[in-house]
Amino acid sequence: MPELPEVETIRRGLQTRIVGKTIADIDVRFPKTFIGDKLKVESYKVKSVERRAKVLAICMNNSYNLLFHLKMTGQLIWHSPNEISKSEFLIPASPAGGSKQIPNPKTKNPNKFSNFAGGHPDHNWHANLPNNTTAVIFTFDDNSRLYFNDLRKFGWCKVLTDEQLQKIFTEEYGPEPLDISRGKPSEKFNVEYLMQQAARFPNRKVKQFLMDQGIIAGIGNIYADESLFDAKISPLRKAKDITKTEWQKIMQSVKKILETAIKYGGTTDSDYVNVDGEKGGMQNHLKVYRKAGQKCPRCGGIIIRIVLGGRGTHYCPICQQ
DNA sequence: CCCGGCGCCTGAGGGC
DNA sequence: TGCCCTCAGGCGCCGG
Repeated sequence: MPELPEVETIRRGLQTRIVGKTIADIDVRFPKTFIGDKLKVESYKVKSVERRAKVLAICMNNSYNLLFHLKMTGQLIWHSPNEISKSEFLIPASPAGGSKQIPNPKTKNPNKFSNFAGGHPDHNWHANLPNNTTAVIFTFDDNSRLYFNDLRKFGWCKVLTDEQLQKIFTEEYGPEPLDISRGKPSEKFNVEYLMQQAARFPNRKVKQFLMDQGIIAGIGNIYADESLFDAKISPLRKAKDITKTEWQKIMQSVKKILETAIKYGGTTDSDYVNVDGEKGGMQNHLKVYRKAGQKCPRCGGIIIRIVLGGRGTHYCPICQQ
């Protein structure tokens, strides 16, 4: 599930690949996924790629933007014209006139066409695309393509004006926890801010507090659990019971965990890949997320899993107080 | 204000 | 081998 580090990794990948290119065509395969008028952006040039919280914006040179939310299983994978010719060689185009048939090599031809042309399951650079999860295909003027895949179909892409985008960026999300990207400056993410927000929601549990996008931008289930483990704070603590010293520690832990995750290219739990279709590496450095029953790497206690706000929550009941 | 539950989706995994 | 059930989870929404 792409959180701040995963979306930031994708942003950096797209930045170097699509800025300056013109969107020649948008092929919408899941109508519910694409909201708005594609004609507002077709034939216009990409000016920049920005991130705010967990959303990613492709900004065009005509004051329109494409805003993406990847939700659980969204992917944005870029293919060079060279990769596309390979892909079209592997998957013949649909028969003339029949454009709705989507090739599904996994089920129809499990052995003949591997999803991993290189034969290495960890590196699907040459994954056959589009596949049956491909929601939208963007084709650029140099014939490179951007595939928006989404297995669970929770994600979306919206066409927005600059004004609409700025309104969302400023009103829906709290401060960015890291001083990176073109996100909102992070000066606001400090102890005074956290304590002021804690006073607004005194009885909320600290994990729910950290995951509220209106309070802090970009933290999801994985990094909330990992940050609280690093800070030695129980996810069940109420906001009003957390001391200034503890908020300081939480703030530092959030920054440290998110920076580490970006360094490793994000966490691949199930579907996350970068724009080249490569998995992240942070899953090998997680301490508590999805590790119920295992020993706490800090105190040797046993990590437990509870449900908090409907979400799986993992922590060490011994050293997280 | 806080919490639980549902809906949106589909593949994985367990039980039989 | 296969069918059925449950579950995961970001997030909006609704009701208690």
